[in-house]
Amino acid sequence: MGRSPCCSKKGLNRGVWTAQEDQFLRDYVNLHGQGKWRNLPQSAGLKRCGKSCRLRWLNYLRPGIKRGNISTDEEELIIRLHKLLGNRWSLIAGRLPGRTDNEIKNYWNTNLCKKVQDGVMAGESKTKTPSTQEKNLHHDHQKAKAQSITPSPPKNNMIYTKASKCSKVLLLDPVLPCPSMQMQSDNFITELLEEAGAESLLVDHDSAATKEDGILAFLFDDDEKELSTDISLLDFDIGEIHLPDLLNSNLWDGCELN
DNA sequence: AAGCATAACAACCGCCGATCA
DNA sequence: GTGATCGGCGGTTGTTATGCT
Repeated sequence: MGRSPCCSKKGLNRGVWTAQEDQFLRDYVNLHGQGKWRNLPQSAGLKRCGKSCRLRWLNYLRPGIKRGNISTDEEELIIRLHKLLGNRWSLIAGRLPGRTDNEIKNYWNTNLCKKVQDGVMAGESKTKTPSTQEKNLHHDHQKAKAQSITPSPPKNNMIYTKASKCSKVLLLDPVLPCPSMQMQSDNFITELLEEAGAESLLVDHDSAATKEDGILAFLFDDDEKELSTDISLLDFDIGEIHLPDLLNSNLWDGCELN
């Protein structure tokens, strides 16, 4: 029944990594690259589970990792992204260069969760706490996914998407004098795409939020649905978002965050 | 100074989707 | 088409650090 464990736990080290273990892992990955985590410990001479090696590398040893000192800008971004995405830590981390999902998750659980909850308590909201609400939404979404049906749109502004495949994003700009969704012509969309230098940007309607729901609409290269909304188009390199720009954008206007 | 409580963070666990044979 | 494997993710637990009495 069930899957076999990723490795035998017998004879393996557990707990905090030593400097020597870190060095072994670092040396091995630098030499052979990432991947094949299951076989890595044996090859690298580590008495660790492959998963443990992967986690250690991704969260601490990988080049470019930022540790600690989460700035107020980053904090604010985390809160806003959490409001938008829920507990999708990897997605949130993807928007904070150098930060890992584990660190953000921990930071949220120890600091921001309380902060946000206090804010909710202090405010006028009498609805369920975000965590419960988000949990339910996520659960519904997973359930819907399992049943291969399109989930009903979330009641709040959270957006569910497949981030791993997301390469572009649309920012729906309320300020833009765009025609209404009903009035749009295919030509308008085509012109926009051409102006942006895009050849075949396509939108995933399951993942896209409407202008009323929120601001974001994610684009997928391999999706074959046509585009049908009024937009301002931006390239959206997840790894290179400029934090202040993002914070200052009207991306958040649709959120209920104070 | 000792003991306890709490906070912070590192690591583990189990599930799931993607991929491959 | 199917089962096995791998990698990734989010939740949870364990450990260490810090503060308080």
